[in-house]
Amino acid sequence: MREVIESLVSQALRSAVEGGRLVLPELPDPAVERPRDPSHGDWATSVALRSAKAAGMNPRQVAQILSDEMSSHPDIDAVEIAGPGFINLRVSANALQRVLREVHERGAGFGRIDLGKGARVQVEFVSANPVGPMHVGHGRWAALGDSMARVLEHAGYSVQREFYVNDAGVQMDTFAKSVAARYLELCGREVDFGEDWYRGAYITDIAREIFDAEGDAWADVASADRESHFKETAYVQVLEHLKHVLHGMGVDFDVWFSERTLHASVDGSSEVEKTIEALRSAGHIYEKDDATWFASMPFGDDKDRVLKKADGSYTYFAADIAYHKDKFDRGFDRVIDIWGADHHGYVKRMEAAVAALGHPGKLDVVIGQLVNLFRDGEVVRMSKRTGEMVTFEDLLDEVGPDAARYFFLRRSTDQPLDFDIGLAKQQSNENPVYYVQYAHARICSILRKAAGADTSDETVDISATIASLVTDEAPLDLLASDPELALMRKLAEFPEVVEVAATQLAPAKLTRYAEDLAASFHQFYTLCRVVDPGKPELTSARLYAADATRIALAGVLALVGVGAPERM
RNA sequence: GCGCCCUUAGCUCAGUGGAUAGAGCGUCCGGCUACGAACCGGGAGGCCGCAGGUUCGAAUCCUGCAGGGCGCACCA
Repeated sequence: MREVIESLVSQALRSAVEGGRLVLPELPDPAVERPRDPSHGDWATSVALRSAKAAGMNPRQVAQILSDEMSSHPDIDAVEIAGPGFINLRVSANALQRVLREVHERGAGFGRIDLGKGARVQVEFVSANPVGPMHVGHGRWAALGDSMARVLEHAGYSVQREFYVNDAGVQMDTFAKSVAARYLELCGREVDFGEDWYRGAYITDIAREIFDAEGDAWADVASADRESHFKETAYVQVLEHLKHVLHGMGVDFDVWFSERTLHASVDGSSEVEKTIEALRSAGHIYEKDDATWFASMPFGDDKDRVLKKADGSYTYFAADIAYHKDKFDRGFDRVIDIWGADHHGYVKRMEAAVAALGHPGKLDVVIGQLVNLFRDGEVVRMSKRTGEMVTFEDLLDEVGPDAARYFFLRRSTDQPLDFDIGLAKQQSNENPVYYVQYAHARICSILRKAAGADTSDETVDISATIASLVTDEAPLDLLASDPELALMRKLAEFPEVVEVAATQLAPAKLTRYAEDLAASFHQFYTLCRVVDPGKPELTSARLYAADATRIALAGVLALVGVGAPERM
């Protein structure tokens, strides 16, 4: 619809200029927008205001000329000049009714657009260290990344979800030492527990599993052997656990990428080394103070960065550059990283590295702010030192995946989120996830009612009956009252919401739209009796509209990653 | 000290140059002998942190200031 309006405005501009009624150095952008106030119509353009100065007239005069030039269009009922010089356009009821047909025709594909034109995009998210449970922030980034992937797919991109496993480095060693120490305790040995080791109860749980399975066989071997064995068994356990928890909220990754593969030697050198050599031959590497440096400042970083330390080992950043090189080597047109807010200081150097690798502008780093946990208004205190914390798994168990995912997406990404466990569990009008799901269940109930089914009997399959009731033969021109038009207008917005959410990488737009659509339906329901035995034609048309709303609600909830229940 | 993010109704937040700044919650009033009241309608409630600037027009862009959060390693 936007295209129709834009071309209408553009044509009016062109014909006014060509006819000499408007003198402009160049044709301005049609600048079509949806007015905030519905009484201003469906679409508006401020082009008259923008070009008044260049035309040497006052804005309302320009608007008058343009509206005179606007040819009549079957989808436009009215063209009005308002305020300081806006041109407001009203879409015809007929055009809105056609949206209902489109929804039924496209089904779950309603709102699918071709913004991405099949471009390959990778979304990397969560990437929690495999040395312990995920915290609540990881849960938010999981919801965010997965939903972003879903939206991008709906917008015509080919999307891959990836989890970067930091399975190399000192934290893994610390992890192994911690588990080994707890294991030795279980074997009855005295141990010195390191100051900076992991103290969470889960460490002991993992040690106990090993102890139960293998007894004290590892108690008297060299500590290096013990730790290396424990590192492998324990980290695989944690990784499986992460997969399990994420799967439980509907998040499944296509690729689990191991950091170790970047350090492994292939044909005499590792990916990390090859990456540094690639940067070196491009002139971005120098040696200083026995270390190897990446000249990142020319690419906008605050200072140059060390890749290979004086002791011969590589920095985390070096591996991360090799990782991003690998991503682009795999042929992605675009790479999106979702990082926690505590890593935002890292963005500039990563962007610099990607540019130096020859892929400027192809990396988008989305910074996900943290989550503050509340329970019925009280802050939930957590301490990493004592290992006392509410993990993401705890949260999922308590509030369920639907409420968790929905709440995580209700705030914009760059905004810290206050998550109230009590509220998320509450099945009341304060809980927006139920508001939306209720609208869906309500529609299903209406359809069951219309089918004349015994609504208490859940075993009877009435989908065939419903299908016969919801028919393209329905006289949609009967749908012309305000709540009916408002509902159809809201349905028509769905493809635009997908476009904005995909363009801005902002899945939070989806929950807002879902609530708006649910509200439009509830208003329609309150004012328009759907099933009315005395008015079979009107009933038929309204069932068609209700079912279209059901399809769209299920569609937007699917992008959020939340279920659309038929009963609740 | 430097960098990034944030500051909008009592609370939690939408609003990335347009018209009288919106929503939910809370509060007050009203609506079920009709399809799900987990719903709907209405009222009250705002120097959009402060001060300048840019322009036809600024919550939105620029500069400065104040307040809050997070970062500033040859750590990961």
